[in-house]
Amino acid sequence: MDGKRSGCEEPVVRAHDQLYRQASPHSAVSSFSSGRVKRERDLSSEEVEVERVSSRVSDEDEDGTNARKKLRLTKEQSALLEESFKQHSTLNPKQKQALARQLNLRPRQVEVWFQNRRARTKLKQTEMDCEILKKCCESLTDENRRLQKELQELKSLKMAQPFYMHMPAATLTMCPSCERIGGVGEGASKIPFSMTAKPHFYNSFTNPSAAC
DNA sequence: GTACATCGCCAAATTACGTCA
DNA sequence: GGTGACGTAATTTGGCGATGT
Repeated sequence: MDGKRSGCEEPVVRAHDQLYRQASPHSAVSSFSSGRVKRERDLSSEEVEVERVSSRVSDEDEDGTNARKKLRLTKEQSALLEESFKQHSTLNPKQKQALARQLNLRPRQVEVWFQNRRARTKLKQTEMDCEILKKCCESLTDENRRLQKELQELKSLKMAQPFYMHMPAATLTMCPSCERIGGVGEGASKIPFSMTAKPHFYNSFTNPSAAC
């Protein structure tokens, strides 16, 4: 906690005096920023009425204390909100009003639900993207390891068989299946693997298994 | 045309409550 | 029953475009 606000200290607002809730001691500075004031001012009389009649959102405890209570949406409410979210992830004022009336919630609650829902969706997407990137990274690491090994083999081959030095590099190629150098030996008597056709590059993102 | 104020909405960060293991 | 982790409702803050003056 940062001391800005605490559930015990901040009086829970009631529908009709929400207009002035920002005057709470812990948000006095920000409370008069244009954003917050206008936020409350924009409640139409109809909205305020909806808030008044909402049975699920009583801000006052049975014993009369003003502790902030957190609403738990019912399954039906959540389902309807989810359904609505599938159709459109943002709401225009009319949709918000209608949904709020239908769910017996305050329009503000519907709005908040959609905001949080969008945030959750984004978070989930980010996590998925992260996973994909991780896999790509692993794939590239493997590919890099393989290429390093291949390079090492080529180097040692070069040392062992100076004959290679007399061949233009472009005439050397690698068998895609066995990963061995072509261009010499019995199978390559006339036409070595055609390196000139095209370089041997594979995209490990789109086809990781294609890397020979 | 432009500078300014206000509004309305949103994203991001954070807080805090309810639930469950 | 107490506790920590987790999910999520609610709040705060700040940015931005639209609109009116």
